[in-house]
Amino acid sequence: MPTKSSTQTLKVASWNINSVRARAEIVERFLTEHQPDVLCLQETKVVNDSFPEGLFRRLGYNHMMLNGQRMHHGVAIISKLPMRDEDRLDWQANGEARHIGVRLENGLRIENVYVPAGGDEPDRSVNPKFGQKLDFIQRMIDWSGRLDGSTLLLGDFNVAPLECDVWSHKQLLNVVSHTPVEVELLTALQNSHNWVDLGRRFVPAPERLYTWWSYRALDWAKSDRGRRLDHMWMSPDVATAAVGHQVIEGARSWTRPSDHAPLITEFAF
DNA sequence: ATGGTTGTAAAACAA
Repeated sequence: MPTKSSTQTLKVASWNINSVRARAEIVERFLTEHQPDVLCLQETKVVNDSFPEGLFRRLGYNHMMLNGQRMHHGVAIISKLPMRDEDRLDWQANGEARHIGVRLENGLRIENVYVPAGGDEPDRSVNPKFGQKLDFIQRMIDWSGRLDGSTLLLGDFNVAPLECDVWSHKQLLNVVSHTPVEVELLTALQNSHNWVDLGRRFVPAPERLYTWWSYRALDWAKSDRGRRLDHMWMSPDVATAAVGHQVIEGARSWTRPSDHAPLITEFAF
């Protein structure tokens, strides 16, 4: 992708923030402490007209691409670097704001996705939401197979694929996010473009690696019933540019937290 | 095994 001889570094973050307006304090803390160049958000829960742009501009993030809607869902990409608006795909064909794709000036595409959670019952005949989730991922597979160019695909995929991506493989086998049919589809998505799972490149299985802990636990850290629902995948042509990766687990303990922790990958091109 | 919490937005619904 980039052809310069000098090394160019880039720090990209992804965070399901569960309402960007409810998280003003902690998103500021995150940006101040970690200084990513690009922040991809999921579940912004705000229409574009009400997006808190001033908060981000004040912190030096002057470029924003928004795909929001009323009440639920919503994604955004916030950046210190200029970017071009590439696409906003609707893999459910129902108008839900779950994707935004941009291209940076160095040519890297960033595709930010919020896969549907899928409801409670892992059976599409009684729970249409589960079927919509499977169909959404299948349409991503069709899209991903045709993609070209250096691409970072990231976001809340709402699937924890590996046994070590959940606190108990056995107890979650029939829980939406870790069922075999979802895992099989997510694996097919990964294979469709030979995506490199950056999380597991830096924290290899079977090491513990979670990005989400339920609000319902009395003490999320003590019970540690986590799942790795959030992912960063790099196209194979530039995967070696990734030089570091972290899940900022501490953010789960900040005041009024999201139930997801932010992920950061650093690149050197 | 069930229930536990949060955000949106004004009663449930989605997660």
